[in-house]
Amino acid sequence: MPRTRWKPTPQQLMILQDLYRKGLTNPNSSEVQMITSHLSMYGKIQWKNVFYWFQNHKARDRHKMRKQLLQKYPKDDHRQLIINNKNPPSPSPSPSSSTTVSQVYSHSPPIFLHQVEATTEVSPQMMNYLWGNRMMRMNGRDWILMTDKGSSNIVHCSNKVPLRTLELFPVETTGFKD
Amino acid sequence: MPRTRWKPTPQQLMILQDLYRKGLTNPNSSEVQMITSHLSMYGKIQWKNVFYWFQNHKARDRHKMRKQLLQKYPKDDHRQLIINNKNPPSPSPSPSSSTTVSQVYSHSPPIFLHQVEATTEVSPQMMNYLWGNRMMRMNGRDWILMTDKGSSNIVHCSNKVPLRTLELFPVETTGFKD
DNA sequence: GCAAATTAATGATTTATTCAAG
DNA sequence: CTTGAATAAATCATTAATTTGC
Repeated sequence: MPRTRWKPTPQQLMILQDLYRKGLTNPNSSEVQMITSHLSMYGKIQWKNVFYWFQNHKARDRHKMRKQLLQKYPKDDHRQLIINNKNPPSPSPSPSSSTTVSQVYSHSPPIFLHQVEATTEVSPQMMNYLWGNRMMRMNGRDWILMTDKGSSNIVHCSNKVPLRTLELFPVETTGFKD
Repeated sequence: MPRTRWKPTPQQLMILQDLYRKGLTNPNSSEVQMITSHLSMYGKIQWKNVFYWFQNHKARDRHKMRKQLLQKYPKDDHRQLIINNKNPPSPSPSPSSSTTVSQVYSHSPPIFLHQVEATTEVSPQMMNYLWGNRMMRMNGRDWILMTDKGSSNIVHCSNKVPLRTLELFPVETTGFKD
């Protein structure tokens, strides 16, 4: 029984890459959950898949960049290679753990993620779960996913008042290979 | 808003240490969940707390051991320090990710963890959730926690047939400091 | 062309390092 | 100074590209 591994569908991949390019390189738990939830529309996917994808993508991005730089400035170049800077210059306001996905991705028929309950806690690396394949709950925050057509077939499990609503993803996909 | 961090109660700590000593140094997701569920009887606790505890404990254990050895065999001792061996000699059958908690801890009034549904998938690092504060579900496996008194106030959310039942924890706590 | 063999990509885990609360 | 929390780096493992011999 060789466990099989997740393979992103083209749509999923596109969205992930797009989010990444837009500056979301280090999504926190909630964000990962939101993304997972959305991507599940395009195929089977788990929270961990999204989490790992960002981890790996960032790491390998950085790795590639490092290699490029080392090619450019072969070895004991006196310049210091600072790649691991925690506070990126300015364009992408997405440091470690509190970037919101709102605005990150905003064109075309919107989908909304609606935060239903919140605690003070920010949620760590992991922690969360996808219930059925739409509703999820994690670390004291509940979210419901709604299309602009109204929340058809969306499960909602919270009894608290709404807090904020984030515009999130485009719906249609553009052309791609495979 | 400085986030506050989890502080294991003496009971929780004792159980964790005991599990660790018994050879469970690298619990998988399901195991972490089971442990979390049980420890929640002794105080507020989250999956991540347990997860981190084992991570840190193992790491610092090894670190300490390394330091001890380096003290013993100062520096360029010709002996090789092999600490990071993945396949422990024999006593503790707990390599990376598929140790079951069964048997690991077995004395006194037992509590059982009952696996309710299973998939082929083995569950990774994260992924799981504690619903309410007893029922949890993760990665296609459902578990219910039962005391030997019957499953009082335990939620059960699965509709599949039982698969196996693992004797898990002792109930009473022995003396300890703090 | 086309499988077997080898290599490259990348998903999944584990380990090391760092940060920060108390 | 200890230890919980979080991130980054290293590593393992599987699947896809690709190369190679026929």
